[in-house]
Amino acid sequence: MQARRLAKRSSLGSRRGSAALQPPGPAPAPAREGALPGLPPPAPGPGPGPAPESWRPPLPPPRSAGTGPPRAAGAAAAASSPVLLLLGEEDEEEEGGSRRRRGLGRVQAKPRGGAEEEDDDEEDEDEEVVVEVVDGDDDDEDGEERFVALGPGRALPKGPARGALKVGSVKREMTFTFQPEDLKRDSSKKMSHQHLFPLAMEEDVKTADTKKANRVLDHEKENTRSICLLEQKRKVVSSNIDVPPARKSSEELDMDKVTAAMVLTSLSTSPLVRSPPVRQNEGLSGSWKEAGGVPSSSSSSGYWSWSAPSDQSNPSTPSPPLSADSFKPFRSPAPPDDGIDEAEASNLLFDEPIPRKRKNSMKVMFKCLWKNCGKVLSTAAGIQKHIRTIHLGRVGDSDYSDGEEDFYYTEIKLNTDSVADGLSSLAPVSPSQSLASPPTFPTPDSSRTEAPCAKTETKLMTPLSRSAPTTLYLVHTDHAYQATPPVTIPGSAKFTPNSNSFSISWQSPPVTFTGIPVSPTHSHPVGTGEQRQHTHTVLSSPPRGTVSLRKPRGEGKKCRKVYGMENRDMWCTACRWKKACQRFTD
DNA sequence: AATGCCGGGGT
DNA sequence: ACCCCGGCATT
Repeated sequence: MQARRLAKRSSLGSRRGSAALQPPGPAPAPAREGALPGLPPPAPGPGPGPAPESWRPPLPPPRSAGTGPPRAAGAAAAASSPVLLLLGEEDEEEEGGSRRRRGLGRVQAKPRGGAEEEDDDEEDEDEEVVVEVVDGDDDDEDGEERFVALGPGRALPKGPARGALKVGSVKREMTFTFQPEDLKRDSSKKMSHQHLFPLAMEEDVKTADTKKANRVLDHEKENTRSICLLEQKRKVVSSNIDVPPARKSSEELDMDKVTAAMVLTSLSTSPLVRSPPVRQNEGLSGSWKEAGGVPSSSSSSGYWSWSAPSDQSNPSTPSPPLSADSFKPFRSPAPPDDGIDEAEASNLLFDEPIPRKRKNSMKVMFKCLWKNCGKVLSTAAGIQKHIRTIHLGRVGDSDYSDGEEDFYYTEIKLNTDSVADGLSSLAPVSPSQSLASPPTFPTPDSSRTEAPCAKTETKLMTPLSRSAPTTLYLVHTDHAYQATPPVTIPGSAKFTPNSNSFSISWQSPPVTFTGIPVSPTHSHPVGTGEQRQHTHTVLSSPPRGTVSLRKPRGEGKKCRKVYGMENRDMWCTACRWKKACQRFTD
């Protein structure tokens, strides 16, 4: 084919000048290289290493692409919850991740074969990674330090605090610094509540909601404060591997494993990989803030504090009064259990980039609000499962969920600057990055009730999810016009003002005719705004004549410019075909 | 005029 | 699906 084209072209010699000299024979490739002494060799073929390597380590952008919230309360969790456990390695992140994800679908399925990975073993021991969050102000330092100490070697290189959650399998009591008085206080508080709940329940189902609301309000301040403290001081006072075997159904076990796996996956995958999508998120960071506040909603009552494990397993405790009906409206968008799982799964599958949100240094955890149960899990699914099985006593039909669980847990955000900081030092910060960072402390409005929160999120979600980078890289590679190997663009770096865009720069824009608001990313300062607006338009009114929406001619260099007519061979296919350039998109 | 790209046509 | 090109819009 090459030959053919060449031949053809050579026949046009007059027009193309030198080309005519090329014998229509084979081996155009070598010839082409020779032709471009000045230009960087367009690494032919799907380049050996470069592809994977180039985009991976490059930008562990610290920044926060706060996509987090975008995902509904539930799903966001999985993706964002950075948290715990870290895998020793990231190698198989891709594969392992997908595997696990798949696993998610069939939670019931038997836990994977014995020696799959290292973390399996660990999970066996600490199936449930629990973090007890205590509302203590003064002890943070101490607590934190210990915390770190816990995760021997396995702790995240940076972000010791949060990362270290992976604490060994050891079961830990809250040996932290907080004073005994605190404990007493807490426990007494708890006791009172304990009595309070049943009573309330008996009172009247109808007033139940109101009651709950009130309670929520009552503790909101307190809770908010706590959260703030948590965020600002990064206070995870203690971690606790809580493994009361008795109360664990095998299902739950599996679930937790899966959950953990998911978290791990997202954790290990997120930071390094594919920066392009991240940036996209950043572009949306504006909305992030809004959404960001959401998850930390704290309808919780201040039942932080540790709890006697034995308590948790007591299904007999009446659930806080709430008729399923009352809140169903809120969660309309998501079908109960499966829905959430799906969401999570899809989140991982398609919104891969999102996990990177954690870079914004906020970690989302899910805290069980059940009285006396301060359980904190890293994923919504996990917490739901927990609530469902432990508190709602729905062991048998664990798959079924009327969404009630949603009301019994809340999201809390933990600040993970430490991680971010570490990362930030690694990569130069671009303006867009800095933009993303502010949302980091949306503290003030961080307290909301779940319901509104859910609504908000759905609203936000839709557009976001639509614009989600989802298929980005896929598109990139799949695109019909994109014939040239990714590597080609060493040149692109040359063209980008910002050195930190590396070869990636051209990659992200896969831009996609789909009308995705891509690439604030690029360093190509030009045109981006323009383009984005354009795309937005598309979003707002997808069904359109399409005619007038001609792509606003890219500003960047195109193959033609870069390589010149003489080297048309080096053009991207699209360019050759007079289509929108796929290589130097802007 | 040069470019970038869409729409459409040929194979 | 791949390839090419007329022709329009933009620079």
